Amino acid sequence: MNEIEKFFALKDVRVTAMRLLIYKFLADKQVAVTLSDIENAFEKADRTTLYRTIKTFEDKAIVHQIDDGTGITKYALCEKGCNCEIEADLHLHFHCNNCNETICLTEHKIPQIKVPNGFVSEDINLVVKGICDKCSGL
Amino acid sequence: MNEIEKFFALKDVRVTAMRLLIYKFLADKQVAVTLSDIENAFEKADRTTLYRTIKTFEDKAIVHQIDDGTGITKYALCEKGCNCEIEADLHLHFHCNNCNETICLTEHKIPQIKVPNGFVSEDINLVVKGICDKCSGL
DNA sequence: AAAGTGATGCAATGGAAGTGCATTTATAAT
DNA sequence: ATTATAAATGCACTTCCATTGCATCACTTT
Repeated sequence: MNEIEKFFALKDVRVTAMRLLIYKFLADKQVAVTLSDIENAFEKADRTTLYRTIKTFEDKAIVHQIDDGTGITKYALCEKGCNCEIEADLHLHFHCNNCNETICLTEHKIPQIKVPNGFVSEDINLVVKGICDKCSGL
Repeated sequence: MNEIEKFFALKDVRVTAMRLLIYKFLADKQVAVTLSDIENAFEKADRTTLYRTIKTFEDKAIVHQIDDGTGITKYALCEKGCNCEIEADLHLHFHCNNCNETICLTEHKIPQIKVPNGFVSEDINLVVKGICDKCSGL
């Protein structure tokens, strides 16, 4: 039983070949991916399986969903320091307008946001768009 | 030539009956609306016309697009104090998980966000989700 | 009035999300 | 080990929203 399998057990997720492959795929990527990205990487697998696998991962807090404003949902592994459930721990995401990639800036926490009286804040989504380090050449 | 027509002229947008109606519809609403909302309000009009009208408004900085994470694009009039082009002037949006409405909090500016070296910030999208004042009963 | 440009309507397409059902595979019980 | 049970997978659809091409209509300009 390797590391990933132990992790799955811990997260109460059954180990299957497909799930291991998808997990490894996500782990290799440094950026958030769309369902289509995964689909292209595993041509043999059915889209529904990939879809449901990601949903399972989401339910079990293995990946988190990112809405970067492109209209297409992206996913990324929850890493050390990413505790998705806790609001104070939400990190921000950066979307590059050039290469179209979305990156989790795990170290960058979202600042305290004040909302008007009567409003109750439960969740915050912050996406910064611009040019990423690879594209800016800085 | 009334106020709205003058405004259209200023924005370099031709005045048509449909555009006036859509503008008035948006002005009446205090919340961001989807294309379908507009469609339902104007059953007689074609969806494409509404779609293109909104696109025109967007191009001419009459409305701005909001991505509140519901997966459906919403639109709201750019009001006084909403200068969409200028980053420092970006306001935040509040999405109510109860009534599903999205509101522009025009007075609430987005705080300065620091990004890592090499990253260039061009645009920021900040959506706070929770319960709005009408639903919270506070 | 004629010509030209923009606005509108109709039809159709494409992409992504989501669901129902049958089948296979894995886990648990005997 | 064999059977019973439950979950995972694959296939076929469906739905919803966004978007485009093309023909037509309206308006502006000369």
